[in-house]
Parts: sequence; C-alpha cells; structure tokens
Amino acid sequence: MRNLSYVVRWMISLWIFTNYEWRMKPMAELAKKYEAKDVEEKWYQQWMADGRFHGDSANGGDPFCIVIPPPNVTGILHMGHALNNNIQDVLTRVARMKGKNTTWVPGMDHAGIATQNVVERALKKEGKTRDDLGREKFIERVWEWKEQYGGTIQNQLKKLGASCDWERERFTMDEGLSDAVLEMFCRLYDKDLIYRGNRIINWCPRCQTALSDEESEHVDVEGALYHLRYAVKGEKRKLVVATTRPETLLGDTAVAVNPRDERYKNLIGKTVVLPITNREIPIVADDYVDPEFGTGLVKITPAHDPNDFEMGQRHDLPQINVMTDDGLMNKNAGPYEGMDRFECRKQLMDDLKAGGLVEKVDVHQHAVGHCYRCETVIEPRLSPQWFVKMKPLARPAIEAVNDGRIKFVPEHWSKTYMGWMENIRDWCISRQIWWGHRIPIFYCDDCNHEWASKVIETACPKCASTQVRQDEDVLDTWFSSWLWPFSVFGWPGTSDDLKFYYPSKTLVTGNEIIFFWVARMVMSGLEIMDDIPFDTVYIHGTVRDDQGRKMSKSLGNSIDPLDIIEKYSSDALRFSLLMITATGQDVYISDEKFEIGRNFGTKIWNAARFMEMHSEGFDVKDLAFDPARLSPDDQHLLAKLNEAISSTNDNLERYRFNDATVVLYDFFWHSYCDWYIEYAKPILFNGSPEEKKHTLQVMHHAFSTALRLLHPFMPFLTEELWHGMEYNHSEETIMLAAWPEKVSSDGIDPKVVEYVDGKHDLIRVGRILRSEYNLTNKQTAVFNVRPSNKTYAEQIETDKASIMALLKAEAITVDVAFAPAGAMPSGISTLGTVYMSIEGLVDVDAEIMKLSVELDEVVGHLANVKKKLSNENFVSRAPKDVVAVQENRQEELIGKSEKLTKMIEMLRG
RNA sequence: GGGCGUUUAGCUCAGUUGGCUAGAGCACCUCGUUUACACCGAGGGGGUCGGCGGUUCGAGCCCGUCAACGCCCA
Repeated sequence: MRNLSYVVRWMISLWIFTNYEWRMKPMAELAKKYEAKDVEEKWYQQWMADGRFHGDSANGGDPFCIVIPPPNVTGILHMGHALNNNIQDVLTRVARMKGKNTTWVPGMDHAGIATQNVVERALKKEGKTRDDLGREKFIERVWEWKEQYGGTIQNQLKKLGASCDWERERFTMDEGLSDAVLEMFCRLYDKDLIYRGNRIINWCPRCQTALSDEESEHVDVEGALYHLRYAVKGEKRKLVVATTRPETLLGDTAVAVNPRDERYKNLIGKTVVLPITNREIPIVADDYVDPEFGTGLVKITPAHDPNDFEMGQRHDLPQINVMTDDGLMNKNAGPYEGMDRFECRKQLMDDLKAGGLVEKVDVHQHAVGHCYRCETVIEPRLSPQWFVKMKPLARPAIEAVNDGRIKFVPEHWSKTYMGWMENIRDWCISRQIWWGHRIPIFYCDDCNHEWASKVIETACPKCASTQVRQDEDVLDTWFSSWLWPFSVFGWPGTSDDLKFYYPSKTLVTGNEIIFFWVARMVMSGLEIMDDIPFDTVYIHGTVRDDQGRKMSKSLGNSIDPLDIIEKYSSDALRFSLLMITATGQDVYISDEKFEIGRNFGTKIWNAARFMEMHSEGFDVKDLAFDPARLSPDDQHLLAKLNEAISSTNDNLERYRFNDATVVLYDFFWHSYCDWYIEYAKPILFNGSPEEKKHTLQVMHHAFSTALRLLHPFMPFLTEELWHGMEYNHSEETIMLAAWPEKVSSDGIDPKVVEYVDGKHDLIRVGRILRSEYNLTNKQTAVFNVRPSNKTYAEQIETDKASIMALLKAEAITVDVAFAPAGAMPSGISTLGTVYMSIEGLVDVDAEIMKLSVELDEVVGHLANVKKKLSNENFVSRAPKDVVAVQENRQEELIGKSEKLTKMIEMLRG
C-alpha cells in the first residue's frame, strides 16, 4: 500500500514537473531526453558526407592501418561481429584522433560454399538444381543474389558506428582481388609449391566437395566400436577386428597387426577372407597399429582413411573406393550398391549378425569430422585434389612469431599458432563447387601438357593444339582471404597505398580462425611482401549467452545487435560490450547488460544539460583557467582527470578495453558527477561571476577532455555533445579532436588532493551518521569536527561551506579540542572525528554497540599488524616501504582504537 | 590421449611484477517529491578467493596435485 502511494505521488509530481518545464521553455537547448536513434543516424551520415573515414597515402604522415576480417557476403551481423568491429573501431578512432594517417579497410568474403548453398536453396524452392542451370547461368545467378541480398552486413556495421574507409571497400571476387588470386596461384605453381595429388581428403557428401583439414570440425559423438569376425583362410579360427565404420570393410584391402605383438606374430603373411564379398586380403605387420586399442588387429581401408592410406602405401595395397560423391555406396559395395552409407552400415551389421560374424558392439566415444558449412558427417576419401605445400611457407612464419615481430594478445595464443605451424600439413585448396576463383590450370588433351596461366588459354603452348580445357574446380575461399592485407591495396600491382599502409597494425579476430586465416596471412605476407602483414594479433573471446552457450539460431538464444541498438542505442551496445569483455575471455551477455551503457550515456547527457543550464554567457572558447585559483576540489578533479587519461592510454596500449571503460566510467560518474558537480552547485547557484566563470572553465575543461576520451567508445553521443556544448569551435568534429595525452599539473598540489580524498571520507562518515539516525534531507543537523591535526583544521575551516552543503548540515564547528557535551553519534574519518548533534534522543546503547563493533575490528587488525611487525623475518626481509606501510598503519590503528575507546567511555558516562 | 582456458559476493565478472581492511555492475534491504539525471542520489547487508599440499616474512596471485566446466588438436 505504502509503495503504491509513493508511485502515485511520484507520477503526479512527474507530470506536474514535466508540464511545468514545457511551459517554461527551459534554458537548456539540449533536449531533456537524449534521442539516440536520430542522433546516431544523423552523425553517421554527416561523417560519411564529410569523408571523415578516408585515409590516403598522398597525405603522408604516420600510417595506421587495420584490415577488417571480411565477413561473409551471406552474413548478417551477430554479437561476435559487433564485438570484433567495435574493438577495431576503437583502435581506429583513437589512432585518427592521435593524428595518424588512418584507414580501416572494409570488405566482404565471397564465402564459396556458404554462398553457393544459399543460392542452391533458393533454386530448390523453384524446383531446380544448379545442374539444371549449368555453370555459367548458375554463377550469374549467384552474382544476382549478391547484388540483391548480399552485404546487408555492411549497412549493419554502419549502425554500429564503424568508421570504415568505405571508399576502399573490397570483395574477394572483385576484379582486382581475383587477379591477386590468380597471380598467387601461378607463382606458387611455378615454384612447385602447388601440386595435384591423389590423397585422402575430407569429403562432404552434401556439398559434394573436398574440404581442408581445418574445415572438418571434430565433434565428440557417442558412437559404437564394432568388433567383427574375419575368417583366416584355410583355418577355422576367426580374427576379431575393431572398427567405428563397419561399412568400409567393403573396401578393406588388408588386416594389420603390430610386428611386436606376440599374440599375432604367427598371423603375419596369412590371408583373410572378407565377409560378404569373400575377397581375400593379406595380413600385414605395421608399427602404426596400437596393440592396446581394440583387439590389436585393424582392418585397412586405404581409400577411406588417412592412416590406412599411409599403411596402404607402405604395403603396396590396392585402394578400393566404395562410395559415390553423394555418399551412396557404389558398385564396389556389391549388394549394397545404391544404399546410403549409414543405411548400409545398419544393413551390413544385420547381415553380419545373421552370419554370426559380430563379436560385440561397444559404446565408444570418438571424434567425428563434420562439414563446417552444413554439419554433414565428413567422409574421408581418396580423391585427386590440388594442394599447397605448406612446410616451406611455415618456416618464416614461425620465425616471425618466435622473434617477436608478430605478437599475440593474449600471448598464449601464440602456442596455438605454433602448434599448428610446426605440425602443418599440406593445404587442400580445390573445391568441387562453382562459386569461386576457378583454378587457372589448363590441360592439353593432345599432348597432356599441364600449365598454369592467368589468362584463359585456347591453345597449347607446347603442341599448339586447341584441344585445351581448364580445370573444373575452384579454389578454397581462404585462398583469397590469405592475400587480404596486401590484395586490398592493389597487389600484384604496386601502389603508393600498398607501400604506405602495408603492413597493417593490429589484426582483431576470434580464436576460431587462427588457422584458417591468421596463420595463412602471415605465410602469404612473408612470401609475397617479404614482410609481416600486421605486428599484433588481438584475439578476443567468443560471445555467449548468459548460460555460456554459443549464440546460435537453432538454440534461439541469439541476441541481435540491431535489436539492442534499437532498444538501447549503438553507443550503449558498444560501451557495454567492451565493459564486460575481459581481455581474451568469453563474454556472456543478456539484454540487461546493455543497460550499463545506456544508463551511462544518460548520465553524461544529463551532466551536459546541467552544465549548459549554468553556462549562459559563458564562452567555451576560453577554458584557460588560472592555476593559482584552483580550489582543493578543482585540483582533486584535475588530478583524477590526469589519472584517467594516463590510465586510459595505458589500458588501450595493452588492449585492456574493459579496464579502459571502467576507468572512464568511474571518473565520469563518481569523480565528475557525484563529487565535483555536487561541489560546484553552490558556486554555480550562488557564487560571484568570477567564481562561476572559473568553475565553469574547470568543468568544461574536464568535460571536453572526458568526451574525447570517451569518443572511441561512444562515438555518437560524444559527437552530439561536442557540438551541443559548442566545443566544435576548435575542431569541427570530435573524430579529429586531439587525443588527450598528458595534461599540465600546474596548480595541483598532491597534498591538497589528499586533503580532498579526506574531505570525501569525512562527508561519507557524516552521511553514515545521518543515515543511522534516519535523518531525511530536510532534517537539519549540526556537525562538530575534531580534526586530527592543525593543518586539517585550517583546511576544513576554510572549506566549511562546501562541506556543509555536501552534508546538508545546518552548521559545522571545527575544534581540535572538541569534547561532546553529552551523548553524540560519532564516527572516525581520515581528517578527524565527526560528531553529529541532533535534537531528540540519542540511542546511547546503539551508539555504544556500533562503536564497540568498530573497536573490535580495529583491535583485530591491530593484532595482525603487530604480529607482522614483531616478526623479525618480516622486518628484515620485506622491502622497506612495505614495512613502513605497516608501521604507519599500526600508528593509525592505535590512534583509532584510542579514540574509539574514549568515545565509548564518554557515552557510558 | 595431448594442449589451452576457467573456477573469487545470489548472478556476471575485475583483481597487472606476491604486500594496506579482496573490488565493480546487476540483484537485494533502508531512506529520499532539493531546480542535471528515479536510466537518479545517500546508506547497508552479502566472500573459509574450487579442494588438498608446498614455497615464502607474507599467497586470490607462484609451484605441485586433485576435481568440475569449457574450447582446440589428435
């Protein structure tokens, strides 16, 4: 009931207040409520129109370049993108404000398989397949799709406030980048670093293409380990082999044992008769076989398993492929021809069981490869494909990280990188799809000549035959991405931009593409440019929901950044995301977390409104306050500002964005609003014109500096206020305003700053007293302060008015010899003891109880400190300053305990 | 099987080369119709820092070990 009446009263007063304001036409020009949506739209347009994002080598200076991890053309913005681009934008905006010649190159990836899948799905709705259209028509269709739907993410990035250099936007299939791809292929081919080989690759039966090892995602599944009985030829006994993929027995060409395995020594050289097919295959000895696993006997299927393939090579075994491209059994599977591979597995097991050929089936946890695009189970399979020889490329890439030319942040990711580099395997780059860069290899059907060429060839250079055809396959999408840091600047052509901006500064990405992209860019950069592509790799965490699950459509737990922008604003999204993202740790988000940023934005806005209300007639061009006039609170604020500046810079340098945001939040909310504005109110309301002017100078100085520090994190709000507060007289846009580095500490006395810390403590103690006696703001109280020393006494005396205002005190007495006349609530602050004299009864017992509890605490701490100081080892071994701290503390605690004891005695009368 | 990460307040997380009484936001409780802000202000409660062992004058932090969870690679 009570709450309800409060609400009603509140609503009524709010209504009156709002209408009153409206009729009065407030002085403030800033709207009462910040309309983020309009503001954000407006400024992005303006920045674009003014070309603020563009960098040009012709302007010279100090280059700063970031290349975006190009999102897929099919992509739509998710929180991972938001975080990723947020960080890049912060780095970019800071660099720009620091006066660097800055470009952040955006673009998109053609995403071969993903895009082809999307278009194929669209075709399917029309009842068509890509084969119905044919290669050329299909590719046309993909381009059409791209024009129509592709790249929505680019517009979404704009909503985020990403200050990308849009004039430089690139697409991995555009003419220039395609040329780079062909050039790269031909160079590597001519250096024998690209070859064609018949090897076991990861085959996706749904996408019907080969994949690289990295594109096969291992998922732990609860499968089965099937123990099958194979008959030894000419003997009655049966061997038991264990396998997770029984259907591949149709392609078995041997059984292997470890040569040192005593159990099976006598089997080597004998023959096994395969069930169902009755094919006869040899028993061979190979070190690869682990005697501990399963029965110590393994079946060998060289066409369907990489290890079996290797063994097959060693023992010169035939390779029998039992499946078709789409994962059905082929004619080598005999009776199972035409069956799906998993159906076949079931049927085959039934048949083997019927024949008494199944020993047992164990539950078995194992990792199974899945297509990273469609999650279909990968079929390892023998297939002729194109590969890049990676070892020679890896060597310099290992060097670059080892010798520190490239740094990972956090550092431990370099281990992941190294582990992969050192065990690198050749990269399967051919894909049996249509959307992508077609492999520039040509074959002559007459003389069998094979060559690489950047142009479409019509005649054989060897025999002049026109019976020439190009390879049907296209290249892995990542074959274009790994050239990104230099191809975006026109390579293989030479350009001033390339010379100027390469290498870029920081690569910002998630850990999931260290192998796919980061590692390969390092290799290609060193190979082609003979230089690293970036000097820092910043790896951020994965964005998860508040239960720690990855955001995914199927779980329905995705939080759409655009919804958050709609609900809370882009600035709120940006600030909140960075504030809750610890360096390299995963981020758990839920809607409410974005309230932090929104509330902070509102706080800044309202502080600006407050200042504006008092700034009539004030000239913001004239912020050169007189250092000699700085009051203790002025000095304190400026000291805190200086700390915030250096701390922000330090944190940014170390990529500690969360710490940077916390520092700014803390400075602005607490130092600036809670303390300084409250301090300034009496001056602004009642001070002389000179006092007012001086205080406003300090305020605007601090505020405009804070805005600049905040700009990379909250670009829109800060730009709006930069103009709203008319700070744009110096620099038209805050984007180019000077980044705060060091500020003069003229007129700032550390002792005075310390005094203000003490003043705040004193006020806090006074407020606690008020709170303990449930005094409302209207109830007045007289405070008596007994300062601990004369200096404090003088400082407090001079500063009395301010302390009174902040304590809502009727009066304050300052007396180093103050002794309470009767029972008075009291508390101890760093500047001295505070007594509150109130009318009415003091609860003496409660007061004694409170002070006793405090005394107990102090005595406890004191015991600890004494114990430390009486420990000779501590005094002799700990550094002097640490000991000194303890000694000071001991003194303090003794003083405090004495005071408390006296106060309690006094109360006891 | 190998590697990496995580474990701190009810929740989400900071805590840097070991050194003052372990912090923040949210949530919770009390109070508040003062002219920047209720998306606010003032105050408050809440922690054996995953377990065990070790190093050290001193451990949330370093070392060892165990456990749980997550990720990557085989």
